[in-house]
Amino acid sequence: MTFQKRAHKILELLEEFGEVEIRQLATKIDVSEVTVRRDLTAMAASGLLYRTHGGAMKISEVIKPVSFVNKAASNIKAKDAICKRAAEDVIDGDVIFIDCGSTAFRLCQFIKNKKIKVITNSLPVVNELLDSAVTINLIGGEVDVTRQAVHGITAYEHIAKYRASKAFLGVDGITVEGLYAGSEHEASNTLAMALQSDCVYMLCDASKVGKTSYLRFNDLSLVNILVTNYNNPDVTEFRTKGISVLSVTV
Amino acid sequence: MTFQKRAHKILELLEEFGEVEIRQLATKIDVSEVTVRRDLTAMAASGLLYRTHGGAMKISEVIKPVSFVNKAASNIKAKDAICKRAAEDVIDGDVIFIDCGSTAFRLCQFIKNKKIKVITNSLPVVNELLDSAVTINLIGGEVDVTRQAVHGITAYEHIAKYRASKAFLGVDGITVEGLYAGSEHEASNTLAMALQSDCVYMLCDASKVGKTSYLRFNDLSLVNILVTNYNNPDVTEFRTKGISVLSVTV
DNA sequence: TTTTTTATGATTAATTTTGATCGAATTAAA
DNA sequence: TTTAATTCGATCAAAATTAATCATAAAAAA
Repeated sequence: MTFQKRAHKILELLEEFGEVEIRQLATKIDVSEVTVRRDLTAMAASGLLYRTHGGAMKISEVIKPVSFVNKAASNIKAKDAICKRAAEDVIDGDVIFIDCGSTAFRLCQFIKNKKIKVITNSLPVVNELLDSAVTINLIGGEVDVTRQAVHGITAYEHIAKYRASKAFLGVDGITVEGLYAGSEHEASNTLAMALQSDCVYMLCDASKVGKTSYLRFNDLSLVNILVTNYNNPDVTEFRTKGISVLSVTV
Repeated sequence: MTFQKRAHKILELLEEFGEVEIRQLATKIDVSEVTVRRDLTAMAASGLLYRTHGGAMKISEVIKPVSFVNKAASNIKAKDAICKRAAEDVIDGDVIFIDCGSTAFRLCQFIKNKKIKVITNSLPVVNELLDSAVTINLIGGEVDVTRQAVHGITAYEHIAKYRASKAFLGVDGITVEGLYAGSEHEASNTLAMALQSDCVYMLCDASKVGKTSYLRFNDLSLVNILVTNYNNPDVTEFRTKGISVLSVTV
């Protein structure tokens, strides 16, 4: 029995059962377990199967970590912690802006039962708050399909008509030098909301703090309160710039 | 039972129940709780699930896919026939208003692949057209939760800023005497859209024609074209009033 | 034929996996 | 708030699996 014949047999069994054990294979093919192990190692190297402890699996049966991983998902805990803390400051009667973006979105779950007005340009936020106690004001304008949010001049003018007590915003990067966005549109919305709010909360998980991005759209003075899980000595730099920093632990 | 198999099983259970407890998993997979805990930790690190105290939760997608639903229950066949006929008049380059309401909603499926701009205050319409060829302009303002649409003064002003070649509207009732709506808000939106359009299409299934309702908000002159499955001799009355009537059969 | 290479099997040490235990941390309850 | 009950993370030990080493047998090359 040559290697090629064994490989063929193994692939057949794999196709049939989805997985195989070394013990079984050794008996079935009538070779030693050592040989089977060697075969599997070679086949795995060629990408014909996925090697597991004690056997092998069909490639398609395996959870491919890379394709499954939602990069942002790993930060969900941080984002939730940040938003939970931020939500504590929201009181009945507030009128608040909620930015689009994955961080600010997670604020929704914590404010669902408050008697407040929410002004937002984010469709997911609207969807999430539809069956809640809050009153929703949706900012109008052109819909950015990829971002699932409304942008553009009309949106900007719409925002300018309202006044809120608090704004919960996100950015792509924040340093002591200023605020960074990934696009003009994002920046324009975030800026407009900030300008129309008494108190600006910036929600940034650790991956955003100290990072720069495509466009520096404003200096740090726009921000009143930074909520973050970034627990590094240099948050004091933000404090010296007059920003209140709310540190949360994940 | 290898880690891969357990992971597979855990993800399945997670998909089904949304959350799982370590105790349950240990029993179900027949391994110790320690092992389950280790599995969950590993999977959480890869972003496959959201670790909680005592178990795990399904990771909610970063941005929950927007899913506004339109419970267009009655007369779907008639409404589809009407909208199919109306959609024939929509050509590339058009800018069109689409009203909220179950009838106008069904126009979406027929215009998805046209290169047009759609201005609407209906959340289900936006949702339906998100992954299509059309450019969407969402009218801003206060969100009417029950109607899943945007209403109010801001919405009215927003509409007034745009000009469209065609408007596809619905009403609660239409007679030779005029147009009837179920509420002030509906009427205000429908009227605003009509005033900003070169050609006004009224989409009415047979149950609406010849019926009156709560509020008569305008006379018939607002309408250019009536699309309906109402096949009754007295549609001629509409024609004598200067309305083109497009009759469809179901 | 002889030598060299390759494939296989046996043996053993290293690694991985699993389960148990215990103090620390977290959550729930009083 | 304090207290009690879980749950967690770390460490350790046992079992299983693997990788490495070596010896033998078969195949290929000289």
